[in-house]
Amino acid sequence: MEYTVQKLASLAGVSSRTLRYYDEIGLLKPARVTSSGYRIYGQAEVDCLQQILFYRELGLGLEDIKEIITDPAFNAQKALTEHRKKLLEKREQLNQLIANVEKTIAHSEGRTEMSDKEKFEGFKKKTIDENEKNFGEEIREKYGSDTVDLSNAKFLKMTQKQYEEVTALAEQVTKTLTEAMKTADPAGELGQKAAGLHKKWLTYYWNEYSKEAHAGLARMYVEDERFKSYYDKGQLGTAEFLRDAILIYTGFKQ
Amino acid sequence: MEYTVQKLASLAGVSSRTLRYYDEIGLLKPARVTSSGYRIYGQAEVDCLQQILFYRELGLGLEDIKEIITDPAFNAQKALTEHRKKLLEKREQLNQLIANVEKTIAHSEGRTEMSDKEKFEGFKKKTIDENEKNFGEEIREKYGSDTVDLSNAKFLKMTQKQYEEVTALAEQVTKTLTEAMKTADPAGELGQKAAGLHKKWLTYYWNEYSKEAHAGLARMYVEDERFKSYYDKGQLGTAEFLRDAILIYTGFKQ
DNA sequence: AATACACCTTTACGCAACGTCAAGGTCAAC
DNA sequence: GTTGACCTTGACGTTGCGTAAAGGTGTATT
Repeated sequence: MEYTVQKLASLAGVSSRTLRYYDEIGLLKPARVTSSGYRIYGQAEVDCLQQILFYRELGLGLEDIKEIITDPAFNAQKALTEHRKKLLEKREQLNQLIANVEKTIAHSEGRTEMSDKEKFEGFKKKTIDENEKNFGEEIREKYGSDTVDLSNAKFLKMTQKQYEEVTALAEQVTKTLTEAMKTADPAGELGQKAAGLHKKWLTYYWNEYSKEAHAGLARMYVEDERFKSYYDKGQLGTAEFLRDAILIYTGFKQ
Repeated sequence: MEYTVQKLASLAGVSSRTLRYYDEIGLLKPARVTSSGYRIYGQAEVDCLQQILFYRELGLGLEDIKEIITDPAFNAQKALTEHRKKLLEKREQLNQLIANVEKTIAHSEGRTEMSDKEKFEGFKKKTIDENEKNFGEEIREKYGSDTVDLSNAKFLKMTQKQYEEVTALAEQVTKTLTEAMKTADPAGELGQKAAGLHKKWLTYYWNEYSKEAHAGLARMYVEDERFKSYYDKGQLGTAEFLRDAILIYTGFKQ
């Protein structure tokens, strides 16, 4: 397949000026140029552009990118794995930021106090590095460096004590839920307490909590027999009740 | 607490030049200036700078930020919620990109084929907007604009047909799992097929798939009675088998 | 009282990664 | 042969600072 500037540009979601600029700085030359001076890109250029955009997304400068992809010892395979790792780190940073925003919202609602120092957490990448320092090494030794990431660390660090906690929590959820069912009001205090406990329980297993995922799970509890039957074991309609409580808790329903 | 440029800069993790620049463009003026011309920042400025950095992290231009925070009708609460939404969208995009990288890795290993168009998925922000255009309005009408987000849309758009698909898929998972159990090898073809189907099934409920979350769920199946009992209903040890297959599938175990 | 030294100031040019005209050539179709 | 959607090469503008340059300030120590 052959592409003109515009064609390739719209395919990749960049401007034609960008492609001309990349040509200008020698980052991405067209496969050939017609007698009238038109730039024509081929398959190899498509793949190369993809690589470039990957690196650009990571915040690398174009000069650095050029060095990387023109390196004769450049290993595309390895670069991609490296890539993926960095993206995961970036997502982790984003999660920190989201947590920070949520904390700030809570703060502005007057629920919690924040020190000046806390207010800037999540902006500094340091936090991730520190985490790595704390957990990374020992696990790396055990399992090899490739399989290590923060989520992993979270699970492997789950001690016997935490296991007991999570079991107790699961019991508490069921108990609160039974009580709440009597009120028949998922928006009520007990219903919301059950939803909150359920969230707490979830965070033992998920490394990123999001309201969306929580709400999605709640719906799954009703939609899917395998979950529904568990919750409805005690009393019919419990799965629906829990779903409604969580949907209200997460703000997807009032 | 009062801060000089340097003090505030190092507190917030920016340069003093940045603070001077923000002063210059009228984005963040110091609380007062000493007789010798030193800039002195107070509590209000600390909070304001935090706001500015939040918006900056989103990629908003300083002019836009200025408009937002100097707007007399500026509602911090609402802005923060808006904020959070954008961050979640950004994370969604990141997830797309990560999926893309993984696909590319698979592609370069010769496992799958990728079209040129697929190669650039996740780079374009447009996709989100288009999604909004397609699904946003009708749902917004039904539920009010605040509760709308993509995950929501995803669920609500689940048609009868999709519901049948997901049910069929669940059945397939169980069936494949039963077959796979006979081989007693979670790393084998059938075991991996079951894990793959399980992933496919999951994506109907989760709006962001990640290997970490998938692996976490797998562990949950074994750790928690309510899930374990469902899977072990047919044959004892099925939950463990599925967990192992998924852990291998997601690369957390070989 | 002088000196050192870490802070602060303004002014000003530099940079990346394009956006945005301007002025003009090309290509396929009608 | 002319219309209109493409392409070309300049060249200057923009954003968000970095980075000197040249000089004033605050305070501790000699």
